[in-house]
Amino acid sequence: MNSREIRSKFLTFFKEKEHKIVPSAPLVMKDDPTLLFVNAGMNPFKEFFLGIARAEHPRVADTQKCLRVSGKHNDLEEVGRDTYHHTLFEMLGNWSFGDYFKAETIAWAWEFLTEVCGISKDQLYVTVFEGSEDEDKLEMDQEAYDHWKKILPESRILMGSKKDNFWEMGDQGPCGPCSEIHVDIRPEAERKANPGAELVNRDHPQVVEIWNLVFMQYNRKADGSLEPLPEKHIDTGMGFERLCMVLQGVSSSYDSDLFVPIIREIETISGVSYGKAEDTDIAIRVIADHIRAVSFAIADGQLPGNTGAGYVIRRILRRAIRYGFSFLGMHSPFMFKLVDVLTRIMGEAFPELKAQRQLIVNVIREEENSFLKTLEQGLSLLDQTLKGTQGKTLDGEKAFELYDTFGFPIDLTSLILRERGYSLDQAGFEKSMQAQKDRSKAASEINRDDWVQVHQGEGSQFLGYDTLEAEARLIKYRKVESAKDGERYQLVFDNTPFYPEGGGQVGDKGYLEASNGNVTYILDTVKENNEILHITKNLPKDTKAEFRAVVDEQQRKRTASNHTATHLLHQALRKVLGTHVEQKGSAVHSNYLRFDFSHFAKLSEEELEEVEAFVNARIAEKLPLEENRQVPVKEALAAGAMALFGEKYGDTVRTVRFGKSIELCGGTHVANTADIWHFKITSESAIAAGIRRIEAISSDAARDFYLEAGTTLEALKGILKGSKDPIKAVSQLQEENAGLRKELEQLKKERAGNLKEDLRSQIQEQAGVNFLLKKVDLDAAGMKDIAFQLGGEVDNLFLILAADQGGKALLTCYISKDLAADKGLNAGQIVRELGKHIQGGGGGQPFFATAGGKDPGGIPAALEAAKAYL
RNA sequence: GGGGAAUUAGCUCAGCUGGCUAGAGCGCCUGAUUUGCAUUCAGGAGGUCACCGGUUCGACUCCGGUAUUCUCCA
Repeated sequence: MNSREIRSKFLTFFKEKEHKIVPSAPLVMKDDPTLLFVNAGMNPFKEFFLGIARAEHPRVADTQKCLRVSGKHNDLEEVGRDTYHHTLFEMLGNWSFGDYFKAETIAWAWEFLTEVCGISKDQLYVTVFEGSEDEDKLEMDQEAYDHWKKILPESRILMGSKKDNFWEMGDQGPCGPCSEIHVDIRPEAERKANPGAELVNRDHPQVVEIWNLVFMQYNRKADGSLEPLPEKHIDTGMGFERLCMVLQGVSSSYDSDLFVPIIREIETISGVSYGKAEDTDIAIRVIADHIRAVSFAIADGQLPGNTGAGYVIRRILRRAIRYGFSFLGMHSPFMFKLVDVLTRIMGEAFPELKAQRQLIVNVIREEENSFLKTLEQGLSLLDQTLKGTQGKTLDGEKAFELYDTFGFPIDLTSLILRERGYSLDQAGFEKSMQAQKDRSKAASEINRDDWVQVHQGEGSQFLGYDTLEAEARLIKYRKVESAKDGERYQLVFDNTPFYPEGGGQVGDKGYLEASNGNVTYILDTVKENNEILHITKNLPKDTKAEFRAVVDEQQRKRTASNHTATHLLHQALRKVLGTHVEQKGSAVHSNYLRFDFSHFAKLSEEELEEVEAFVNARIAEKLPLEENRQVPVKEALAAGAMALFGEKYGDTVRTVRFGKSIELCGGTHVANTADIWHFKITSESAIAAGIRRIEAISSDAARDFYLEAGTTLEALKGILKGSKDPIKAVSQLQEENAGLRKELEQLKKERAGNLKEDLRSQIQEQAGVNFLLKKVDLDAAGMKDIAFQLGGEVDNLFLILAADQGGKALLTCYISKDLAADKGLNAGQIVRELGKHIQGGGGGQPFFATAGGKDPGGIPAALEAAKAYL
């Protein structure tokens, strides 16, 4: 069975059991600050399990793309070393939100594996939670055990510990026991000799867990205690890559049809065959795995970058390049060539790959180029460092510096060292690394106190589309502490007009007014798990009071204006440049907006003007806001709304329309485009291959921009004596200035030449020394110039020049090098001595030195004293 | 968010602990040579040493700030 069939059989199977089949949510979690990427099938449904939202359909099944780069079982550095770990994987899952429970889940899982997939029953083992003796005092999961007992012999039902068989999402929230299904795919002879039961959960590469069935039945409270959930849920996850491995009769997921075509392509490109040597095999697996992760991330809008999620993607890509570089001899970009074969394998199940193919290729190629450049630079730095190294061990700190500052991978460093007969001070490196980690940790440490419940009730009804003021009661609050901000409070209200940061738009600021008149300022508003958190510096004195929550109107107005302008900009770009333009990110602040989009070239002056004019024309049309807050995604798309990545199943969405611009958007907007007043692009730049960025301003900021420009122009005209064409006037001035400057330079040269001749004629000779002690009218640079010129023309020269420049005394001493050496003279020393007469000091080299002082009156004395050196 | 680093000629970079009147290679211009294929030689133009401020007799060099870029950690 090929992978495509397996995936579709799973979905069809659950469709027949009345499940709603939904598409995979995007890899990048837009609304969850606690997660960079979806790392488990249940992430997109978290709010249903937490009870914050209600699922539209109680039974759902899907395949969810997941990305794991860290965690107890999956360290990025380990992927590829073995034959079964992956960064990106698909999780097949079926879900029940308060609907069916253990009986159906167990029966269906068994039916699917044995009957649909045809896995032999005696290769399967299951585990059941054994209970716990700790403070939770949990009983064994007898219910699950009984269901399993009906379908397989008790000898194949194993007891699992709390660590393996009790699943928790975090410190708090829904949790429960789980049952895992393991499959033993060792050859029959081995299976007979050594029963698989003993190998379950022992990290054996061929006795593996393929399906985890989680029975959510408890809620872990803040104090650590457990209470039964009113509604029980099912959360299952089956590793798709492992399932393919099992059903295709191979012993590694890398040998399944999900990976083989990619590996073949790598062989073709590199000329290295898979299966020949351990080193190259690891490299090939790393590359095959990582190209998937990187491509999917880019398809979902996550570009490589140097912070957060973008940095994770960059690291994954660079790790693959590194392996290619070191073990397959790939010294020029190659990863981007794999995107085509990946799209062929998975493009059907994940159409975003097909849609974004060109962008993925461009971005990866560009990243490869820039990293190869970093490597080249690092190689020469390493060479240099080694030249300065005594002995045969490279200092750990130096290696860390190469890594930390110049991005040169440590494993490459140690590889090269080994080749050249050096060794690496690993301990020193680790120490520096730890210090760096500690620094970062200390800077970003956040302490969150427990939530304090104030009033009962549902939280976070958002009223901000309609009003900027509302009566609000505090539901709960907590204290958070960070090194950066110090103490802050997070407040959740029953109602709020405050818009939480999201969709690129910044959170609202404003204040709370208690009934007794006390005011508390709200510094920012954010969203977490669909709850709206208001951030304050202080807690209101009376938390139980009735509050009036008031949003800062001016800030909100400006932000709304920028947000609407962003939509119009998006529309304008598609109109002017073409429909390949897609939003890749946006930031809507109160004083400016930023919009990133896919486009292959720099925008010309004309295009920018056209875009600006288009937006301003929509503003002039006075288009009213037409919003619809409850539209099913499908309908919205059918109406032509621009779908961005980040939407997931189950949402009814809000559409925002101004004339022909329709977008899915949760942000706040102006009531009419006329409120924007004016739109002005301030910059256009590249941020990655195939991605451009436009920054712009609108409303008050645009007005200020023009006011300031006007003021500057008026001032300029004033200076230019009311010239009608200041541009011409200034360029004329510039030309004139350049001409004058040249002329002046010429004159200076002449004068210096004359002065030089004059001085030269005054040089006296005494005992073979040509000397001159003279006060001149030159600045320090001029004296230096003359001194060097004379020095070049006159042998055995001893020259001291003095000058009085604006009340400061300057001395310059030049002694021909031969003379200085013969007579043991030192200009630096002389000048220091003479400096005393002008109340100053100085120094320099033996043949040339300068001094400066406060007393020009001492110049004659200094010159007199200089005679002593002759 | 926190650290480290870089910014010098059109390009790639050197310039050690402050003082050698800012250099190299490539490219460009001029001339000669050659015109058997990345020729050779001679000469030349081109730099507010990112920007602002400070220390100093003197700053490309030291200190502080700003901007941009790179990089690591979270």
